[in-house]
Amino acid sequence: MDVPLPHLDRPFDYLVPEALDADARPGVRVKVRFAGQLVDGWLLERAESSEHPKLAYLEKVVSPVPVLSPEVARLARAVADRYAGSLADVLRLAVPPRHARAEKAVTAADAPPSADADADADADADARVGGRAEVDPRGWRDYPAGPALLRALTDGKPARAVWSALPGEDWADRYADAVAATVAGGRGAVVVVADARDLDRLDAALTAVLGAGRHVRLTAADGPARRYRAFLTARTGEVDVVVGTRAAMFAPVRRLGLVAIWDDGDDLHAEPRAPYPHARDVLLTRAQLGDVAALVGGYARTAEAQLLVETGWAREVVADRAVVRARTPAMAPTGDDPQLARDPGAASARLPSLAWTTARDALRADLPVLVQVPRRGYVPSVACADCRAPARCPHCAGPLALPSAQGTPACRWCGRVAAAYACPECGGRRLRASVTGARRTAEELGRAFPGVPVRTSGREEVLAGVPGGAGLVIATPGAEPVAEGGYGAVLLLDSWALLTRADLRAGEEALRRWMAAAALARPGTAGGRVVVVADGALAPVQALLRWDSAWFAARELAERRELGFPPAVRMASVTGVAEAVADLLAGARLPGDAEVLGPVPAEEGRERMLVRVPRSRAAAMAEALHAAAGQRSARKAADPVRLQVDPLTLF
DNA sequence: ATAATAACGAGA
DNA sequence: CTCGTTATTATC
Repeated sequence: MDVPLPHLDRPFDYLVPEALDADARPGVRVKVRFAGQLVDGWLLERAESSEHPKLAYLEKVVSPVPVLSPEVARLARAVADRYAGSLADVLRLAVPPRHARAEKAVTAADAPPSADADADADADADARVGGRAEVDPRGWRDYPAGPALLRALTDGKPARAVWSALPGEDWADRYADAVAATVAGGRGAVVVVADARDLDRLDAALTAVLGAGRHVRLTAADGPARRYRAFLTARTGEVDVVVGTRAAMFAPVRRLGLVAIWDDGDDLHAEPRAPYPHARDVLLTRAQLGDVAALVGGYARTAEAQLLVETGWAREVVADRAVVRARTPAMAPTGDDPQLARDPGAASARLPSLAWTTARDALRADLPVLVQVPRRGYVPSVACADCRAPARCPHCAGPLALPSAQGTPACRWCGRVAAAYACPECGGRRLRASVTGARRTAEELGRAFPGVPVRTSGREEVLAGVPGGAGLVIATPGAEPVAEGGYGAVLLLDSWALLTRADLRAGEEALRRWMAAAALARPGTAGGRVVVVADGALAPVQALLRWDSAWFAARELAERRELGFPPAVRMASVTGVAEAVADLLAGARLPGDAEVLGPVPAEEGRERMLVRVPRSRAAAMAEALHAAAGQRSARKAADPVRLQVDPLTLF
């Protein structure tokens, strides 16, 4: 039933009229009369009989195409359960809106979809056992576990890997290899990347490896018609490799053998519509449900990926230290002027001298220079004025913030006022607010090197690549173009703004962005250098210098265990007007060991409460919250409440 | 939204 | 106790 009300989140039985019998197959969209009105729905399954005494008839089959595959239906239910959401909400994300013209074009070209398409697929898979061509592992040879991973993919084994890419790695080529290995074993694949630029790169790599027409790209950015067309191409089994942005995470693929995600730390992987599923979790759920291999890769490793490794759910695929050292550009923090490094507002007119000389040398050697400048619009926070450690609530470890310039700091989670704050790191008692990041640095840089061409790549215009000669490239994180032959120098500026964001993931995010930029530099042996304008003693900086994000992720995960943050625990946020939030929580039969934190103010008159449980209680918490939301919607409670499980930002 | 159903209270 | 009215709840 395509209604978002949580208390109606269950199947309903209908009679199938004779005239619709042929079209009424599982997976088709239907219209039914429900509570007096016509509503959209999904035909989940056909049955001989029903418990229900008086059934109504199916009103209409919207289209005979069974767009919802059994595998995706099962997945959608699991995702709804995990995120305390409704099946209808997930299906809205999983199946793109119907586009009649696109449907006509695809089904006219094809044979009409057979009722047993999904059964056929299984038969096919059996027929292919034996006679598998081995795929050349190419660049995967740089990772000791790489060739075995590809072999497992070809053999149809549900291998699960967390991959840490080497600097300079052509990740798109490696993903294409993994897909090719899967295809060689007669299985299909779904690969999700964060944005259009990554997708273009992967698309090209796949075309090179598989040839044209073996895969399809699925992304909302291509428009409703192309998106639906691509979806149908996959659903009919015409192709069995789908690559795309998070819109593709639910793509129906016949004989699915591999799910993969690149750069799972990018926040674009988090779906902004209810129930707010994360592409990594959807894909991993899919792997879990279907005996499907999973590949989670990036230059940097997330705490979530680290958890997969530490629990033994996945194996890590990493290069030996010697290979890492040989591939890594020469890296240095600039400690030569700590005042400049710490205070970008004051430093915007000049560069720390090491950064300047490094850029100059690269330009003299006729090599391009990349300068990474953070985007504006971070959340201001409070840190110790002496040692710059972010200030956390002594009670619940939430972030402290200053309500006004002269006010007393208060916790943004539990609301407690931290009147006598003392820094746990250095004992300092003074606090300072973070300063704004300086975008002007970019423009002023151009003036520092007259006569050198300057290109910018950012939100407005993202460059895919730049030529190899001397030139300055100013880019915001995520928009760094690839340079032909690699950059001679990469400067990572304004790290202070990145590291002091009021965010649980500040350190992880800073490292992720630095590594993505540093990965574009030439190896140190070929003259590549990276300068990070930050204190070399900080953990994320250390991790960058050693190119060891596994170490940092392990540390990060340990810290989150200690503080009780995801992914070490599961959290849910409940947001709405105060009475509504209280009402929902009062009605929720939460597990006994659930902690309820808050309330803290949220946007415009609403407040937010957090519920925290051990991971073993995650399902019970989601169920309880969903049921409580159901009770509220059943009695038509007026004020809406937003439920989010493991929200990306906790404050 | 709307219809069934349970709950309630007044009048016989 | 019944009938009529009003909250409650399920909606195939």
